[in-house]
Amino acid sequence: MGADGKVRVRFAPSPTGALHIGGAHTALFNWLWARRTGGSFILRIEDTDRERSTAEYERTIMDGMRWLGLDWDEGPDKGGDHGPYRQSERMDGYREAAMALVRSDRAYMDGRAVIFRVPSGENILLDDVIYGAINVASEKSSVNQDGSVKDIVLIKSDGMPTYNFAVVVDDHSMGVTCVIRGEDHIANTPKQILIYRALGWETPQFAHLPMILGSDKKKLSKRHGATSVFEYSDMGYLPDAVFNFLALLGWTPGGGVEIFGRELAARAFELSNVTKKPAVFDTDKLNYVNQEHLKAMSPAARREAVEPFWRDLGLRYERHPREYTENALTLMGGRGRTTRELAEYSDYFVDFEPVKSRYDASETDGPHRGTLREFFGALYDKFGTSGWEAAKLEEFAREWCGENGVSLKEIAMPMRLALSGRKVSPGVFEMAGLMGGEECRARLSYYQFV
RNA sequence: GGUCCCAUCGUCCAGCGGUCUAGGACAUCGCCCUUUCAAGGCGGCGACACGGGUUCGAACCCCGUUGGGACCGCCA
Repeated sequence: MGADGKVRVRFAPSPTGALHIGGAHTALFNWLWARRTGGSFILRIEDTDRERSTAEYERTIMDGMRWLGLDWDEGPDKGGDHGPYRQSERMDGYREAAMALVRSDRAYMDGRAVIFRVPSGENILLDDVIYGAINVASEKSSVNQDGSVKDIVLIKSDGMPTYNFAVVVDDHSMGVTCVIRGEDHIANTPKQILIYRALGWETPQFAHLPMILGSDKKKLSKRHGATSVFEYSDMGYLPDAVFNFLALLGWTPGGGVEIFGRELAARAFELSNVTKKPAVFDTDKLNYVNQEHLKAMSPAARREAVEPFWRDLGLRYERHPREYTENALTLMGGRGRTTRELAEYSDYFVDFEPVKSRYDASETDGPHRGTLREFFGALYDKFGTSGWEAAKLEEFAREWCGENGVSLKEIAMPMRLALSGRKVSPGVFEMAGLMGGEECRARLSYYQFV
């Protein structure tokens, strides 16, 4: 606990790449714990690698976090009582701590570098919130490939602190109470604990999160496709769905609940309930979660999510009243698992052009077209072009088919194709009702059905 | 090679010594619904890695084996 007893956690990415799935997962669990406990979530930028760190990546990471709805309480952009929040701006602290260690002979100078003496014969206990007790002999905490003890570099020759040193100094001075990070850091922790001890500082709690693996069970990387969370956005995944799916990797709110939002997660989250087993990133499940969120959205929110994809497809959705496109998407029901799919599958509601390029009505040449013309003729005789209602259209179609010995399917499928250019769509009378008699006539006459 | 971690259906989780002939979700297969496809409903297939202990009793505790993984940079 911090000075005031409040939990303080942090997400500390290095701005050497975009926010990827693994980082997002770590950030998410930190966020959950902070929100659950009413504590603070700190964003700290670990830019001590001057070669690879860029301001652009720093922005991208923050944008990624915002996209996921992970807001932070302290950070480089908004300040806080423990700033600055970029390691490159905290050099004095590292220098000071390093010199203290040199004075107490726990470290020594090597040129411009400062090196920590790794002690022997000490037991290091890492009492991890998730993994439990892990014991490591101090002389095994930092070794060369041949197993010999290797002293730990604190300050590099370029004057910058190393990761293992900077984390300790910052987590301590920022009052971090619990370090939540990926399991790949377990091996670093004993070294850090040694540094805490030498500095006479109390260690924070540690909670290591299971890794996220690709379908080949290897640590997730660019090889597995998407590297940035924005690629998921581009593919048509909703931020709420990615949040939900990521939260499910290593945790459940319990009670069999799998589809949930940030509020519920923040209320139910329990750090000690997080799984130890690495989790495979399963796209099928992500698709399902996304579909569920898509179904649960309000018509207006769904429309807004789909519009950019319609725009990408060159479809001029602005021509229609919002109510029309919203109703169209409502008719789409559970069709489409990503926003992108939903936009593609519903293109014909927006424009007739894609229909023309997909369907040529050649299979209705011959006697069947005569039947269709008779039906649509009767339909327009009865309804004209206004006041089209799905239920009435369907009732008429069923009656007409019964009287003329034609199966409904023989009418419905060509009609579906003429209106949508697809064999798959919502109910054809619902579509016709929404599009209206005028638009339907244009499409039907194009195929000479009317 | 060394250190450390992990081990329940293909995948994600539940199970935290008896209520487990192991539960849910995704995926998959079948049926129902039906103007198509989704959605929805119903059902099938499908796992405690193996071997020793401890215990009246083990998926749950201990040990070993096997199999995965992470780490061993003046990267973070």
